[in-house]
Amino acid sequence: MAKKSEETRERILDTSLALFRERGFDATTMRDVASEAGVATGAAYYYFRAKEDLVLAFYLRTADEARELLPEQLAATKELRKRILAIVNLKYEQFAEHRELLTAMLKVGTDPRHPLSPFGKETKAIREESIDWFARALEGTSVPKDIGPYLPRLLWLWQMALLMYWLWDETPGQRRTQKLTEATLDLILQLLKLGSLPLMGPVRKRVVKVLRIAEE
Amino acid sequence: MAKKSEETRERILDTSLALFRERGFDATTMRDVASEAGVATGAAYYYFRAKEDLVLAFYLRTADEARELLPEQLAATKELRKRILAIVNLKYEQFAEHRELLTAMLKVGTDPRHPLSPFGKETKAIREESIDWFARALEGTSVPKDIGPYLPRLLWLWQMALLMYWLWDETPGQRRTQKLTEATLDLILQLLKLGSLPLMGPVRKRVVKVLRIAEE
DNA sequence: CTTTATTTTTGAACGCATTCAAAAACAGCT
DNA sequence: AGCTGTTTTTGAATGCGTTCAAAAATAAAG
Repeated sequence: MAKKSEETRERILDTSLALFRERGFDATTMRDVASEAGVATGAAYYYFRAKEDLVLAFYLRTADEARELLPEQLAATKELRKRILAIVNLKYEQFAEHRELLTAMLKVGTDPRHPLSPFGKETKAIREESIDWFARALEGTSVPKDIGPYLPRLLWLWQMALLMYWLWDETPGQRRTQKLTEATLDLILQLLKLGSLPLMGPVRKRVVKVLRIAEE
Repeated sequence: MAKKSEETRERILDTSLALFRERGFDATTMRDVASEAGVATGAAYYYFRAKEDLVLAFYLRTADEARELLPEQLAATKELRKRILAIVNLKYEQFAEHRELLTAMLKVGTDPRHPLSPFGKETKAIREESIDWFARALEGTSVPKDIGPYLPRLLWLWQMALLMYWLWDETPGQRRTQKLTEATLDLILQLLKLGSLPLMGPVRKRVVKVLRIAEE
């Protein structure tokens, strides 16, 4: 196991992440990465199709970490609010040292043609996994049946929006994002409760209509 | 008036937009633009700080056009739904021939450091103007007092999200986005109506709390 | 009309992501 | 060991956005 090839790949990735953290994503050149990793420039491109591929690799690593940490956290409480916050907060922590990488990701993310977009085909597996964490957080919670199936994906979208806000947030420790996260979450939870009231029937209908249309 | 300098600037911009439309934004090089406009490469950079500056210039032109067209459209009806649709649909039309430019804009838009971000400082004037169209559309409509002041900005945000969706939408004529636009708008309008009910007090409180936090 | 300052234009040069053809290392097979 | 195909590595070359120092055109002042 652990072929030499695989080791080289890891070395390049590790080196790049270290440099990104130290000097920033834009300020780090692929030449830097390669030479610091002790290979020729071309080698970096043998293992990673492009500079942004390194970002994707980083993103995949955060997913690994989530797979390790989240099950425990979700098991620790049945309270939906806490569970969801655990998921979102983990993302914040993971990106805290790599804000610029998130920029790069979102940049790519807006481009429908770019293979590495978090909304694109190539990242489908990891996206579905991320969405699935919200599904697990919801386990045991009763939600209106008609919107239930859409809820995990909606929460994922909500998380993306928050990440974008987080990126712009210059308050120390991104306090403001923290507040916004909790406030919007409280709102969501309240709406879920209210959504079960009979009065809300017509609203739910409209919501479901929107969701049907947007469904991929 | 109409100094030669200004003419050159216009010529470069026109040329670039023509090329962008024909060959696409990425496929068009600054050298292409310059030579097609009959100037040296450097000249393009004398008038536009960067390739994306051309996109900003295009965006400013759409704002000019809006200033010409929208007053009439808004005056034509008092119906809020129609007014808002007029604003949003105009944007779709304006970008229809330049989908890739929108990509470039949104790309830049996610980067807090980039001067040309539609959320950034440099574009504040035009952003506020865009927001103001929604404010005008709302004139004469009664909305809950506490969220009223936030509503134009919220609608602008809603429009940005729709534009992003529009960008990804491959259905002919972006039909799906059209449907989504109307369905979400109907939902918004219904929520506004319901929001005035006393029962909704607590919800409105929460919404306002969110808005206060997010306020720039 | 000179002289001097300012704006505009030029095209070569720079830095960086990315590509590519060729070499080197490796693996499997006889 | 020798042969053949595959994987990995190399570093020079390519293309493009952008910068820059110097020239040219223009405007202002005397």
